[in-house]
Amino acid sequence: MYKDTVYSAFNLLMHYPPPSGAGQHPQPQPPLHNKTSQPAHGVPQLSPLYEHFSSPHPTPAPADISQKQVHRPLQTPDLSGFYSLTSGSMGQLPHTVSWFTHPSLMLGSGVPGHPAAIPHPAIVPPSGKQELQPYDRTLKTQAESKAEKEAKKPTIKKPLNAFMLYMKEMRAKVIAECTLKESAAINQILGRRWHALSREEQAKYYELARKERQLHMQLYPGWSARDNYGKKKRRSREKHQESNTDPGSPKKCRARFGLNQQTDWCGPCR
DNA sequence: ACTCCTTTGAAGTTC
DNA sequence: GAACTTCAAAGGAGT
Repeated sequence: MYKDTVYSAFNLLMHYPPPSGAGQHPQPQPPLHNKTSQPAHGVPQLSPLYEHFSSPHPTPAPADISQKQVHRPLQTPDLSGFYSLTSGSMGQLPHTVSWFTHPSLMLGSGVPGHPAAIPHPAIVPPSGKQELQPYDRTLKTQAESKAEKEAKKPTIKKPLNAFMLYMKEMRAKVIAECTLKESAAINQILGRRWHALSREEQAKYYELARKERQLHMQLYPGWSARDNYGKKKRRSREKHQESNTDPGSPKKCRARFGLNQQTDWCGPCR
């Protein structure tokens, strides 16, 4: 249940400060093109990455959040330690903002009786809205109720990867520079800029993404990407077959022509 | 209202 | 284990 998930995450944070890497999933290998620059992975330290990472136009918090910020769990002694500032590599990022504004890191809501009922944007009801339906006390079979519960079960989203974090930060800048609004076009530009970044610059985002995954695991210990797998409607087979004759995206094109995914730009996609 | 587009990376599934 | 698929974000465009 939504509240249960959030509540357990809250309790976890309140009473069980994150262990240093115990029970973690194996650390993913950094991408080939970035291997040399990847920071050494020592003892995972849950630094407050989001204090260090932000967009100049951070995703606005839901309306009710701003009014409740004063009660946010960050101010509890335990959590302040958990999220306290450290001088990680992310400190070099150009902008800073509270982790509170980072959508996938805001703590969950629904803690009974807790004034800081802050919705966790990583937890999204199927409708996409944060509101919870009032409990239906009408006559329903257990099976129906169970099915309904399952259908209304909020989705815990995947943690963002390095490129997604980069996009989130740079999107506004690209929009301003290029006066574009279409995300598809913006993402193409961002993809090229991503490749143009130095390894050191990219390493910042890989490190940030690694920490995000760690924190996500702490918040949602039982969560797996499998939970959301196949929930979105699959694209039609025809589309995929079409892409066999059309180079499509640079990534697909590079794969098709056996080019290096990290460095090569194929002709049709240049 | 829903899906597609477009990107990369992580993680899942399939063979 | 390689290859393929899905989903994370974003918002305009199309159905």
